[in-house]
Amino acid sequence: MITHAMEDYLKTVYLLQEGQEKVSTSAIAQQMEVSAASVTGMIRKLASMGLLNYASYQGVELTEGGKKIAQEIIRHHRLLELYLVEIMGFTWDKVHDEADKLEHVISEEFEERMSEALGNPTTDPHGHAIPTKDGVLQEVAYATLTEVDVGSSATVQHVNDNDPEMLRYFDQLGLLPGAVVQVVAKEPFNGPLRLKIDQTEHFVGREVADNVFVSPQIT
Amino acid sequence: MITHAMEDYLKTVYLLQEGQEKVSTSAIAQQMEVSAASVTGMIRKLASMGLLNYASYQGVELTEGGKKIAQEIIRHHRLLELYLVEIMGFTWDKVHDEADKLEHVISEEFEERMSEALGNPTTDPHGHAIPTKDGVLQEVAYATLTEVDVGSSATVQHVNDNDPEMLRYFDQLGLLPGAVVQVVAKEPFNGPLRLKIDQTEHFVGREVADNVFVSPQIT
DNA sequence: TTAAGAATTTAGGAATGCCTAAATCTGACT
DNA sequence: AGTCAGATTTAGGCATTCCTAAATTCTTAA
Repeated sequence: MITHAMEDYLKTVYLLQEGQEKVSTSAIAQQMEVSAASVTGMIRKLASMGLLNYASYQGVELTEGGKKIAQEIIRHHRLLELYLVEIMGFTWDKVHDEADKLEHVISEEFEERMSEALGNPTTDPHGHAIPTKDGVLQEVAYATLTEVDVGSSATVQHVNDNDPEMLRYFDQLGLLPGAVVQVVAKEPFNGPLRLKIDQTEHFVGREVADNVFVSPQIT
Repeated sequence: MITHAMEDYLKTVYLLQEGQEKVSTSAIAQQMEVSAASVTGMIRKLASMGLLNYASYQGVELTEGGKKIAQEIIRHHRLLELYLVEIMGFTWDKVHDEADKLEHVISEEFEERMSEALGNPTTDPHGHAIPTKDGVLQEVAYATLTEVDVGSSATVQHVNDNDPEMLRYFDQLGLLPGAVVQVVAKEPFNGPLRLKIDQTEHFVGREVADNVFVSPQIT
């Protein structure tokens, strides 16, 4: 039987695994705000269920079965976020926490009806791809805004959705998926970035810029 | 901290308490499909939290605090049922189970947005009153269809929503909240009732009729 | 190459919420 | 009052999921 906690672990491993091969115990612990010891315990259980491969001290990798469950949960999460914004009128800073609770609880039918109501969408309000019902999710590893060269422009692809306050700030700046940003300057010593968004200039700290993922703007 | 299990107990006690003063351990156990021993354990915890009054062997009664929580959960449940039917297009036989899971998980904001989207409704798809946000729920104790005198007509007020199959049968018969039914005859030895619903006659077993609650039709 | 320091695992424990089996209480009938 | 059935509670256990503290393993840099 798969519990909510197990689903959360699988989801976290899946999202951390993007790009990398193996995921460490401590990375999971940090992400989930749980002790490393708890992670070890849960990982051994998931491994014994065949949902991930695991060798002591060498990190973790989802099996096909584990991936499938993780994708299902992520699909729930992202459809929920979009549904809450588009159909129920939530502001986008509030939907992450609500979706985190609901994602474990909704039925397949609920999932399908949401998807239909939204016209089978492919991205959530923060720009993340929504996995298809059975299919795979190929998330591209975009650069962060911090990594963009001074003088270049870039298109926002997605933003991290964990911090409601930061999301409200993004909204205020117009730093939304699809927006075009020019990096005018980067102040030294991890100083702020000078950005031009929609004709207006803003000074934005690195911590914020690290949470914005972009693709190079074709000029 | 109030857990989902506690919420379920409070809800059950509240619904069983209707009409009666005290609710017995075994009634709760039967309703929740849990052992009586488990009920005792949980009840003692809830009593120690001040959510219900309880004296050994003498049954249970919700305090004001306990009632408030129960009403909140019931409001969630019934709003969810209606939302699932009216806005998401679920059939009414499927909404009970879905609502049972979601009711513990949705936020206040979710509750409010559902209520608004539905125009602040007062009854759910099965005819049960929806408690108001802070206010009280005064559920009337209606008679069952079995108790209606032969020859009389009655209006369906609500139906029990626990059994999806029975709900599909109600639907097929047209035995929906608001429908007018005439009891043409009752066969002896707990035999079927002969009903006239919307011009058509049907023979319906007692078990079914016991789950339909009606008010006398004013002729 | 070895020893500090970081990462990880093991050990032991707590809370929740369920169970079965055994003990106890209540109420009704003689 | 005594007894018996049924209801209820107590006792002892199990699974889940988390924790802290201690032990172990790995990595890296002198």
